[in-house]
Amino acid sequence: MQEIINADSVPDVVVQRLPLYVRVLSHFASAGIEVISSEQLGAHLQMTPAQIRKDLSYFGRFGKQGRGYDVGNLAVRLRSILGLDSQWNAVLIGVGRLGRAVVSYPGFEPEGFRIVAVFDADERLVGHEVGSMRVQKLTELEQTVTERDIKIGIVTVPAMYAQEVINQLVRAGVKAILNYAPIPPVVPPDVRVQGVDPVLALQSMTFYLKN
Amino acid sequence: MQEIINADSVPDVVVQRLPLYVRVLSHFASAGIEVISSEQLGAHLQMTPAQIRKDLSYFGRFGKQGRGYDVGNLAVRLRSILGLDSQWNAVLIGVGRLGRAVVSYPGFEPEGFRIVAVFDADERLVGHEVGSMRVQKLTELEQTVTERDIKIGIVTVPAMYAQEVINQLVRAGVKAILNYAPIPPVVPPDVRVQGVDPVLALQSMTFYLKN
DNA sequence: GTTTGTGAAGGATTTCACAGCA
DNA sequence: TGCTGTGAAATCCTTCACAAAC
Repeated sequence: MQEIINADSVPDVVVQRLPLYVRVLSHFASAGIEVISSEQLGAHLQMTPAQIRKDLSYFGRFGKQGRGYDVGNLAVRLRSILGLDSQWNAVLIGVGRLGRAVVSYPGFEPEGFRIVAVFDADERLVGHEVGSMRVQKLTELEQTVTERDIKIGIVTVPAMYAQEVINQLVRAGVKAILNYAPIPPVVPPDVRVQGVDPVLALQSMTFYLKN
Repeated sequence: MQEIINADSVPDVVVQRLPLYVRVLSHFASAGIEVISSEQLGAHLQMTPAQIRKDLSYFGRFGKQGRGYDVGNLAVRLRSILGLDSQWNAVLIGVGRLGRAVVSYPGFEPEGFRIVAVFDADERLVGHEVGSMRVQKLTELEQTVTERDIKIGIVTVPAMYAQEVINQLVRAGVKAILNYAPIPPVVPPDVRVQGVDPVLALQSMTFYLKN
């Protein structure tokens, strides 16, 4: 089942919330709950029922009046909309401490994300094994990305090399980048970036802590 | 220098962007640049100059017409506004694989965040050393948080225990939580939570990848 | 009776555009 | 002249409220 939705007609914020819905639905499904209302979903996610219904309405009509949503069905539909019903291969660049932690993070595989190649600029690391993969030279990046039709790059290099590595990923043809480096990356408009940045997260909370 | 700003009068989105400004300013400062315009800042951050000026205007008037902003001064002022001019101690709960990676992440200390105590519910881990700290029992959480006046908790336990651990942190008096567990946490309104969730980040990007 | 889906209203955020200052 | 600071306008996002469906 291939959903046909014009990405431009859906607000970005809405797309960002969909994975959350999928997650909560999976949670309810595994608890044996078959039907759920926007009210109940909202309680779990600390958001208003209206927002959930409006968000879903961008993609179709999934509920039944007077009843709610079929948990299993809605989860499947949303997964399909997000493209989570197929596997996504990714390359990772930077196999230092952080990179190795990311490679061995067990949360990706069950969700359909697999790191299939790892790279490092450091000659001394090339050829070593990381997570049962051979560390490759950066010069091989473009070929690997093209041959294996890889759309996702994960950046775990030190800040000072991050922008250059991101440029290389973009040149190689990657369209989505998960950036662990503490820099605000610059990319062309057809490439998506999401940052993973615990320090930024802490730094915005201290504003409210300081009294 | 203690900034007096009413947190409620500043939009959340604006507060979330301030750390980004601080980071870019530090970058320019260490490159020896002393004055910068909102135009240049915007180019680096891929945002409009107007937005940067408007954001800053919530906190004061930092620039000089015809010239721009003094890089060093603005950085200091923003750090003070965010409360980044003092050190923040934090507790971490969950010293499994992920927890240990977070404890040894070298990005916190230079920014003034220090993990000063670690906890785990698993009896077998209690007493062991992690990052030169003794792993403590969860029953000691409240006392440690109170005695050391800790406001920040970091959650690195498996999803199924995360909400309960968050409840314990809230009861202990923590006011900001950095949550690495893949669950949408429920907290009272006076407690802030920020999630670190690479899987969610990937899952929203695939929407735009799938064609 | 209950809950969805959705126009319309309301609120929040971003961008515009320009007066005012260096 | 060049760039900030900021009201006003425009845009975007959330919430309301209710007809329609079960």
